[in-house]
Amino acid sequence: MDTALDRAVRVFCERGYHATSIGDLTAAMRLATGSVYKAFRDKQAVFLAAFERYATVRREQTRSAAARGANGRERLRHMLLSYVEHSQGIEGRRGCIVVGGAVELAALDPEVRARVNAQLETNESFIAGLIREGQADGSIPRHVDADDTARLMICITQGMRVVGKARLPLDGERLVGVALKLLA
Amino acid sequence: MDTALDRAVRVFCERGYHATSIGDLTAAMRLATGSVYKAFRDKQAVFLAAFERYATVRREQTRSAAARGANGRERLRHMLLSYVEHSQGIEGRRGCIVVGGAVELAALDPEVRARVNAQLETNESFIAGLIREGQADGSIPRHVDADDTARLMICITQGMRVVGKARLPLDGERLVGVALKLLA
DNA sequence: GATAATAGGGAATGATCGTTTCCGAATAAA
DNA sequence: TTTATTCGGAAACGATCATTCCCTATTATC
Repeated sequence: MDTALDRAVRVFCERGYHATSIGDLTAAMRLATGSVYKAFRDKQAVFLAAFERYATVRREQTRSAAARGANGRERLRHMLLSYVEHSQGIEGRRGCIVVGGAVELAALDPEVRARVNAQLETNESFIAGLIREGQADGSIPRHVDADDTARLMICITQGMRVVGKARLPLDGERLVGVALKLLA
Repeated sequence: MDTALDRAVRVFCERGYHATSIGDLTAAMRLATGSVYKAFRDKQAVFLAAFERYATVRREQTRSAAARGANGRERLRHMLLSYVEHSQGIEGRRGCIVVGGAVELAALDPEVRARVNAQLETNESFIAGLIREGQADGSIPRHVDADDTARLMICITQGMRVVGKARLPLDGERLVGVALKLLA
């Protein structure tokens, strides 16, 4: 059931993997323990399913945000604004399962680290693609190094999730206004 | 004993709070359980002490790195290079107790969130100070918004810790070369 | 020399954990 | 109508958890 998994996503985002018990999961998913273990092999399998669900949803949201721009630069700007929006306020405090996975599990669980890396690299490729698109349509200068800039922007996006989780305020227009200097 | 606490720092950085048991701590600190509870009220108190110890050491390292620069811009450049260095390779994989605290505990423990925020704001003030110093000595243009840029740079530094933990390679010269565009 | 205080250590304790097992109800098939 | 299968649920299980309690050795004081 997708709604049960969506609820699992939320609990893992908020509490992280280790601080979420099977009891927390069953309460959130509105299933009993036996049912969870019929649907998933173990707790790690629930986490991986939640991770993939979250990654899919966020990828859709990121692409939708980018689609609002008329050229490469604008598409990247909308994408970054969307990231800030997801990093602050109530949703920002809920956290990001990718960042949580990286910080909590990457050192302890190769499977999770592989998923985290795949997700980061997918995002990075998308950003680099937008930069190249901007260079093709003239909205971004050709001397901008797409790959290095994309790598730095990945750091910015993950960092915004950390800072947002700590509840420091993030002003989208101001932050993205500064960030776009990277495209000069 | 500072060396025991240093070892506690390392275990908390690598495994995080929840995945580190008292047994892991006693093994790392080379103390017995009773000794740990004689020195600290509870597990959270050990974490907070380790957090402050880590923050103190990192603040020193950051200031030392910045001191290598001859002007504001160069000082900031050295500071960022130092951050990249700490974010990649073996130390990068070990992780950062501040990022771990933000991601794992900020939602669950107001005390930890307060310490995380204090640390982030201290770093941010330091960066803003370097930017203002650069504006005073002419190495950074006056139109650069020190506060907004500092806030974005905090996101970059925390993000680098996340990306480094996930073991994506971070090239200091290339990343910082791009990042310094923020000072244009 | 005896007693008290201090320091360090490790087992015991009660609670919680993740996972397995078993139960009862509902549905499907013979 | 009977039997088998499926589904959802909750208790049981063994392990691990954080914390407390008790023991022993060493040092300090009288």
